[in-house]
Amino acid sequence: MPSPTAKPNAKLKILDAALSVIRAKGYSATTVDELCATAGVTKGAFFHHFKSKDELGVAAAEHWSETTGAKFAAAPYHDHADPLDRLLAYVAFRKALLQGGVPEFTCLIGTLVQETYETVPTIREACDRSISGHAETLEADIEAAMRGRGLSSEWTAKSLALHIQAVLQGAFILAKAKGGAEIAADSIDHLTRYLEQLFRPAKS
Amino acid sequence: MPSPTAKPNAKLKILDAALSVIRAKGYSATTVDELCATAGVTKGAFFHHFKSKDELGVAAAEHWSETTGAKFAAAPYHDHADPLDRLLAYVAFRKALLQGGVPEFTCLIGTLVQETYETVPTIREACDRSISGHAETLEADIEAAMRGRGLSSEWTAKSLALHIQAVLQGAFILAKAKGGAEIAADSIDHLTRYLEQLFRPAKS
DNA sequence: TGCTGGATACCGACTGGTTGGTATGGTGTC
DNA sequence: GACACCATACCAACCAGTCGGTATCCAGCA
Repeated sequence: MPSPTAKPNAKLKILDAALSVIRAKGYSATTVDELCATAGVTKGAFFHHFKSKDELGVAAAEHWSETTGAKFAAAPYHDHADPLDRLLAYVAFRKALLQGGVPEFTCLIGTLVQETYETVPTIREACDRSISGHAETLEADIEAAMRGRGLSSEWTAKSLALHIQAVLQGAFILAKAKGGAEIAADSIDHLTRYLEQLFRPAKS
Repeated sequence: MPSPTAKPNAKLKILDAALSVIRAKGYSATTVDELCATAGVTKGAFFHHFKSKDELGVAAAEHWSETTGAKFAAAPYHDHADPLDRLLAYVAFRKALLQGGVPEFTCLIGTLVQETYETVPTIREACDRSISGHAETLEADIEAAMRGRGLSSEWTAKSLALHIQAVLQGAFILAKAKGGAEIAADSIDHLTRYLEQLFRPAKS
């Protein structure tokens, strides 16, 4: 809001460093010094832009929401005409994102909230906004798919959108435990199977 | 192995304290001093029983596996005659466990592995053993249910057992983000629906 | 029965390095 | 010359881990 006049280069570099370092080492184990070293700035710059480490945590969650939000908004899965096809293409897109090392494809928000949900309320709230906001981008398509197939159900579009996020977060945890993306991909396949069965119930 | 003669009281108290403190604050944010204070022992006792904090992390993961393993082994969901009923009762049991505060029903292993998967290999491996070992207790029932219904499928019993764990772990993350168990329960309901559709495909 | 010696369990003051955060000063720009 | 931006030096608190010491038990032995 305070006008993006000059190029706040250091701030952006710190935020970008936070995304990668926190995902690899966790929030508590990430030190301000290391963040500064990775970003190539000094501590003075850090505390000029962020009042505290916790405030950086909130800003990092918001920065994550913005960058990934833009990434998903520009993704090709929106091109399908049918809402169910869009939803399935979204999940396939998430699966296709499982590339590179584990710290590169896992989610900052899941890592962040695990460590801070009890101790830093502001970060917990930022993580909630991030997950819920992202899930909401799926709700319209889910509702349209439900209407299109005349599904009146015990579950809501919102709960399904959040369930999809839960499966993804859980898949990341398994990938971290096993040190590879394979089981995460398997889990996403199960999710896809669930969605297809939900919306295309009878065999033929 | 060194014979359980005396009562190693302090060690057990430290491990029990670790289960609750780490789940609430995370691994890195948990200090040895706080662990000792919670357990009511001194630092000397801590480092008498554990060479380092990381070694305690491994021991805590193993202690978690043992205590929860015993809990699940004694749970009533095994009583059903049909393997699919057992599997569904297991999931229902997991849902019923969502009682009390978030730190009380969430999983130590998920918290631990998130923070240490890149930095402490021994803890990551202990978490892998814990999750995989628990998932294996479901495989026999899944396989029996597959055979009983003549399902030859693209997925394996092992991948489904791990997918169930993924959903649970993801549900815990959502619960942490939202500060309550409700969405976790919703997600488990979606999982139940998936299992029923998988094993009882045609409507009628 | 009493003595000895070693092993295990535990205590708590201490240490050296690290941490988040501050104080202060410099530099470019309007 | 005010202000945003950044650099450097510094600090008090805190951290994991150490170390010398004590308490208790038990085996062996006279």
